[in-house]
Amino acid sequence: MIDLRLLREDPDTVRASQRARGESESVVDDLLRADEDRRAAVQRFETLRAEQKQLGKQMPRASGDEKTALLQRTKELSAEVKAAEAAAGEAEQRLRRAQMAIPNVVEQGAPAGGEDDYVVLREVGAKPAIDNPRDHLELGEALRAIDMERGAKVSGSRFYFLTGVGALLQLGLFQLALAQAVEYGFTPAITPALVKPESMEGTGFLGAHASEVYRLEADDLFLVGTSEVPLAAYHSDEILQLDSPMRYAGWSSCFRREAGSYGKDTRGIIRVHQFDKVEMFSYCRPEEAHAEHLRLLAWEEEMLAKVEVPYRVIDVAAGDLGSSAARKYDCEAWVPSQGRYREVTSTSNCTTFQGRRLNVRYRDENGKPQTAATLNGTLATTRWLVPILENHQQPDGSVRVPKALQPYVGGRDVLEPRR
RNA sequence: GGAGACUUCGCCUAGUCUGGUCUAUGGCGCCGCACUGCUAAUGCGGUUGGGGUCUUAAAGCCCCUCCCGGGUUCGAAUCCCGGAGUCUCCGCCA
Repeated sequence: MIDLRLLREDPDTVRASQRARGESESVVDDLLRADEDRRAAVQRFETLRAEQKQLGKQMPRASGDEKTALLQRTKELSAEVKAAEAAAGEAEQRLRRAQMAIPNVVEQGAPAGGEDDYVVLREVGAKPAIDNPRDHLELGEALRAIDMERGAKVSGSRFYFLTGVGALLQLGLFQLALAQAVEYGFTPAITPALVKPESMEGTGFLGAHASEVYRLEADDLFLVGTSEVPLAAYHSDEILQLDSPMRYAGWSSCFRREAGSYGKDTRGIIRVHQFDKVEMFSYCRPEEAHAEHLRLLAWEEEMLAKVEVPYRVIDVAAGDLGSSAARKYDCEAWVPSQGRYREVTSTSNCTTFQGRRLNVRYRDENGKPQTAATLNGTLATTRWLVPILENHQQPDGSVRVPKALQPYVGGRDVLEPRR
């Protein structure tokens, strides 16, 4: 939900943002009109209401003819007030709908254009020279770490079991992530995976992404696609003390329907219906958000360095941002079997967009409540096992374990295939 | 799953039976001022949030806000209906 004050004072900024995203500018004018309509309707109602209250006050003291006249006028007013109130309510709803239709205003400096118009900010680490690399599934099956076949037998396509060193590696990765987060002052959190519609709505996932989300109809609950959802809703309708950013590291399973991705990444655990993730989430003052965003990115890169995989950082183009984000940086790890980089982290600055929907506020220097900014970023996911296995593979099918993960696989520095 | 109790402006709380003077009481906390060698104590004042209007800004004025949504009424914190949440008890179950 964008800021109506910004819209009124500087509609051209919002129009420019829509252009950068490749989306309609006319919705901006729709919103401006809805805003004016609502204010007019509210004023009509308030004027009538004020008269009604005024006359109501005279009622107990009136008597005789005076009272009869008063009663007659207030009876008329009563109906008028009711109608005006209903009209104002409808105008309010139209405004809300128009406001929901506009995605967040893109941050200055974000590249314009669509999915392929990202800008590579840097490449870090040397790609390993591997002849005929095995892919993560071949390696994972040999290690008895990943079992897709039984995943499909039990739950269907895009499901899997992590077993043995696969399970240990994932748990180790997450503990490493959580330990790093705690070191930097994050509050670790294990979050609900099922949330109410308003939590889903507030984070902006029921708009364009609605078909991606699992819904439990019988209970009117949604399975979250990321712990960003419960963490953003965690402080909804609250006024926070935000002298410095409030940071949470959420650990949860994540569920995605992957509708419309038939045939894409069907092999292995790159694109699955259920995976686990440690997610950083930050509440801060809007003026602090840009700097916080860069800090989240730095923490993601620190984690990638710990697992010793080469990666690049891209500045995602405006058209590929998603409705809540004003700016987004992805880290993409090198995947030798594919000869390309694949997304392993994503950090978004949502500015006050989610905060406004979820009513998360803080008090400024004057003690006035203001809308808080929110940001999120990935610290580790199941998908990370892909570049970890592939980049550290050796010609015999064994896999070296990055030093930071060795304590979690019984101190081993190499994982050997089982026969 | 069944029964009951409760939900008031940060926290606690009065008010609901008997509708208007509720522009919501008091305490705690917090902020300011006074007193005080300092602290404490005391006294005085302030302190829900949202929206609109006016304004460079502030102040002012108006409307909404007593869990949420309907209804009754000239008028609802208060009466009626529906819903949500919390707690207690019973039943069932990991």
